[in-house]
This record gives sequence, structure tokens and C-alpha cells, in this order.
Amino acid sequence: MNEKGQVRDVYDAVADPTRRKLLRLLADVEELPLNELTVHFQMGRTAVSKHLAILKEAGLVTNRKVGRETRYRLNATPLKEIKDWVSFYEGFWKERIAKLNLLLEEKK
Amino acid sequence: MNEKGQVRDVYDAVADPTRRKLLRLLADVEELPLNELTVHFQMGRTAVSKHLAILKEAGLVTNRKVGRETRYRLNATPLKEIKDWVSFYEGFWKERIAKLNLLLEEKK
DNA sequence: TAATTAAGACACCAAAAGGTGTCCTATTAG
DNA sequence: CTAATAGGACACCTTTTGGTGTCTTAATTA
Repeated sequence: MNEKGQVRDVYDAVADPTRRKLLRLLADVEELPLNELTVHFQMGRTAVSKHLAILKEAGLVTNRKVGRETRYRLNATPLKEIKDWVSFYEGFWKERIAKLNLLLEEKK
Repeated sequence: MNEKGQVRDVYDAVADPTRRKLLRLLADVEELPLNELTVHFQMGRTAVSKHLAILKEAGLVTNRKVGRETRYRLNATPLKEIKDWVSFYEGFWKERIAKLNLLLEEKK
């Protein structure tokens, strides 16, 4: 457990393409049960469930039981950490593009 | 090798805290040789070298040989992909914060 | 009530990740 | 010329990751 109450690093949670796809699926609806999420993947239910557990550890999804199904819901808030981190580097690639444009100008 | 000419997924490259620290170190200077980078970590040179190789596979660093040392340089451009990805979710956490503020208003 | 369905809990497995230490070569300093 | 240094290339090891299948329980439907 880290200082943000997350068991899992959010960068780590988001590193896997399956998990990014899960977030994307949950972005389109209020909530979805495990079995409906599983439909979108080739892997079995157990694997998808594990990925969701990791996302939950990072605080990126919440879940609640409704009857016999467990419904998952997106919580994008922890992504703010990544946003802030990457913002620091934004200047670097813009600078790079500016330099490239300058070179193109000189060529002309 | 993916469609962007990267061998390694940029999300994956950035998931490791050691590699994020390497990027941060390289952000402060033009270029740094392996041994100077290694000083900032507890692990050995070989391990740091491996992390740099992964960053290079993702296109996040370049390197060149100068004499007997290999100097590394930051290339932040691939981070744009992450920036764009996370931007999509920005609305979600802002919406959430807005809702929380609304609840606080009602309490008053 | 009986059959079906959702999903948690495990045990298990192969491959990848993240380290280590050793050896070898190229470059530089004394 | 010799000694020291930078770092590439391996071999090796342990832990984690990402998947599988099976069993069990709880909820639903026929």
C-alpha cells in the first residue's frame, strides 16, 4: 500500500494493453459485469478477472455485486498522476518539433 | 517492431520507476554516459544498462559512443502517445470532481 | 425443485522481468 | 608499455506476470 492508498502503481496497471482496453470499454457505459467484459477478449474469464483486480488495486475501477454478477465501473481519477507526469516532458517534444521546423525552413 | 518503429510499447517502458527516474535524470542535461547514470541507483551497471536498452527500444532515449563511453540522450517524443491516450480520460475525472463539488454545495 | 449461470478461489505452468556476477574488448591515463 | 576504466555480452537466478483448468458457492430461471 503506497501513500495514495493504492496497492498498485497506476503506471504499472496501465502498461498492459488488455487493461487499457478494459478501461476503454468501461468508458462507454456506467457499469459492466465481468461476463460482458469477457466477451471482448479471447482469453478466459479468470484472466479478465485478474486484470480487473489489478485495475482495482490501482484504484482505476470499482466494483459492486448485483445479484449473482459483479459489475465494474471506471474511476479515471488516478490517471491524473500520469497526466501530470507526462506534462513535464511536453516541452521537450515540442521543442524538438520546433527545431525540426527550423531546419526545414533553412532548407528552403 | 510495431507500426511506429518501436520494438517496445512506450507504456511498458515507462511502467518501471527506475526507467522513469532515468528519463528524469536525462531531462536535466544534454547527455550522460552510463557510468554517471549508474551512480544514482543502488543496482549495478548491468541492470541500468538493461533499463536503458528498454528505453531505447521504446525510442525514449538515443545513445552514441564517445571514446570509451556511451552517452545517452532523452527523446521525449514517444511520450506524446501517452499524453494523447490519457487526455481522453481527462473529462472523466474532471466530471467526477465536479460532482463532488456539487455534493459539497448541497451539504451547505 | 432442478438445471443453469456468474464468478470467486485455487493450483498450476511457461515466459518475461529484474536483478546478479564474470569475462572480454576498447579506450584512456600514468 | 602498463594499469585502470567504460561498457558490451553472457550465463545464471528468483520473482512476477499472464494465462490455463477445476471446484465450489450463490443466484436465477425453467
